[in-house]
Amino acid sequence: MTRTTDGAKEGRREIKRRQTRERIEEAAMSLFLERGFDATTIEEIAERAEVSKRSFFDYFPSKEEVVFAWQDGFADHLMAAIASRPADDPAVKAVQHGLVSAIVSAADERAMALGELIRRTPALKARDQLKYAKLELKLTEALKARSRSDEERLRVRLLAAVVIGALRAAGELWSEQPPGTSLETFAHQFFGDFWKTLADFGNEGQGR
Amino acid sequence: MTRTTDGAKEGRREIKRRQTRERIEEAAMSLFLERGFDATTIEEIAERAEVSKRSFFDYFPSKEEVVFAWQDGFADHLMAAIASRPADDPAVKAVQHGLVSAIVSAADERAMALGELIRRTPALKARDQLKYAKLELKLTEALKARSRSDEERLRVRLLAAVVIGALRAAGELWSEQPPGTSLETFAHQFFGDFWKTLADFGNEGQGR
DNA sequence: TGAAATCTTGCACTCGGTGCAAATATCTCT
DNA sequence: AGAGATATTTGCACCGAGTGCAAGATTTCA
Repeated sequence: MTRTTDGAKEGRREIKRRQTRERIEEAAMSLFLERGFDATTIEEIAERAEVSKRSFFDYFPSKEEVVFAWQDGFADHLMAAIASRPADDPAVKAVQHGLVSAIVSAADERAMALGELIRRTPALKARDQLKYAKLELKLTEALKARSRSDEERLRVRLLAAVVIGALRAAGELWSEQPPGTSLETFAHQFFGDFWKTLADFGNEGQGR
Repeated sequence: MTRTTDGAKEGRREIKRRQTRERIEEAAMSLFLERGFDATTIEEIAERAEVSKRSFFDYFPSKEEVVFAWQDGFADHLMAAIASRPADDPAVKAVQHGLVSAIVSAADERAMALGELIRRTPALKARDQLKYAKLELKLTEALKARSRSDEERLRVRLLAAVVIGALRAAGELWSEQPPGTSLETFAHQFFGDFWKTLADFGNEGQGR
């Protein structure tokens, strides 16, 4: 077993495989952004990435998955950030912290362009919503791991649902924001309003 | 222009068209439930509905749309129910009323089977999530129409997001419920818990 | 080096979906 | 009723996504 300088056991095979995957991703993304998702065929992607059409499917199960593959990182980051909070921190705060952290670290040039692409491609919109559902599921898991009492299950489930709902709304709001706004400022301000509004809803919904 | 007894101007054309549409829907649903969504081809649907494959696409833009077509009714019902509430009713209460009303009227045998089908068909899950997004959009509209002040926009947007989040969570909860439970009871109880929990979240998120 | 494991490719095929033009049914008007 | 306009249905040829398979190329490791 050959070893690379940094000690990782990465043979020629996994190197080439990783590079090929990156080439495909790069090719696909640039084509999608150039001429749109629907107007790009897999054969064009394969050609630009210098692989066969058949090999494309060795790396990605579908055209859509290329767009969403990178987003696994967001969920992982979120989970880690939540897990890193002290156990006696209220769940609500832990979620807020985790989300802001994950959002800030994920929001770059490419992500914005991606968002635009998704927003204007119906086929991707559906898949995008599924992403939120998966995120909600993972968030629920992460929160369950923190909660001591077992009866908190429902609360935790609801917190995840509500917060992911807020995330979607925030995403829309953000995309309507004048450019130049600081994402971090926006996020903090949003959460400030959010909890306040939530308390109002809760009170109105109960007795009044 | 021929007129039918009830005065509606429905000629042979629209009658046949409506019947054909129903036949296709019926054929598709029964096949989906029999052998699953993926294992059913459009040609099989067309055959059972006694139309050509090409005609199928004259009635539905895609295989998936057959499954989700009927659900437009839910959104319409919800909108109507909300609009029918007195204008000085708090938005929160109007939404609760509208949702319970729409849910109760939509939940029948067929809807349950549909839910099951969607739950076990990945391709449909994504599309299902999109349905919630659309619902959220419509709900936002309906609420905007009620709100006087213009600054309530954000609140309204958030209420829609949060409530639809809750709806998804409630749906999951309901499908885990022991059979025989009354849907109406469940819904009311759920909302009771929900507003209370929301208030807690709001308070925890703010001060502390 | 040579055999085993893995990766890539081409090929043939299925299915969802669209465009088009010919055939068929319905409507309207006299 | 019947001619002609209008709408519907169908067949056909076609495209692109995605899969299974088997042959060929590459890498690994003994």
